[in-house]
Amino acid sequence: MSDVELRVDAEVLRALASGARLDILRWLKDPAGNFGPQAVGDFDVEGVCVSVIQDRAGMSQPTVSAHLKILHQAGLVTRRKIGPWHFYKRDEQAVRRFLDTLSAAL
Amino acid sequence: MSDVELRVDAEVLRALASGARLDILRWLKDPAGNFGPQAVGDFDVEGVCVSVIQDRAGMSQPTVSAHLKILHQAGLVTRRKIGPWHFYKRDEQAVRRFLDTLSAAL
DNA sequence: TAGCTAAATAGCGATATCTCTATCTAGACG
DNA sequence: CGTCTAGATAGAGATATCGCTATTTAGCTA
Repeated sequence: MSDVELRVDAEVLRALASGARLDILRWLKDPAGNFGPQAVGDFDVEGVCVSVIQDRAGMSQPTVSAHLKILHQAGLVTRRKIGPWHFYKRDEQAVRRFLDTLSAAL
Repeated sequence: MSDVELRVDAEVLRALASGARLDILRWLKDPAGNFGPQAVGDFDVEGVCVSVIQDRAGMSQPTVSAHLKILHQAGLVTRRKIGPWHFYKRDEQAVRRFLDTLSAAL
């Protein structure tokens, strides 16, 4: 385990050190089961748009947007812009990779 | 994965969301390889005492003590008091348990 | 173009975290 | 008992984080 990888992990760990972001990341694992219906876009194709996540989280739009930005910067979710909507989706491969490197590093 | 377990994990994640604590926890994986000689106590039996960790970390004694407290409260290290020395040791079982529940929860 | 909607950014106050110095507590020992 | 050492605790200053409201940006549509 190199120090470089560890530093990457440290950023991801900081991203996960928040109940709100932990919740969002878990909800994104099963969008259909965790979010209300989405007028535009398919949960499993495009992802979940911000306002839908906001409704579930019960936080202001800017706060949700900030959490999503942190999750995105940590590489845990992908972002896809379609028209005026921004769809966020778990990056399952990245999550798995993080868990694997953490298991090796810790 | 219950919410209770997730909350426990959240505390551990906060404990790990610090480069200094991540370093200390890694160093404790191989005390002989990462720390200078210890006058009193066996690394693999009693653990590593605070002043030895302090020398490696290059931080003040109270700061190191605070980090160790957080790691201990998160359940990642055990503490053993012998005379005037406090020995800290990785709780390998707890670390593994955390990684397993995180893998299941995330 | 004007107006509407979705989401990001700016900026702010409250709280938490990180590190330090100073002090306190506890044990060892003359 | 006084003194030394090991480490915890208290308290302060600097920075980071969290949540908010207000505003800006970008896309859509009449």
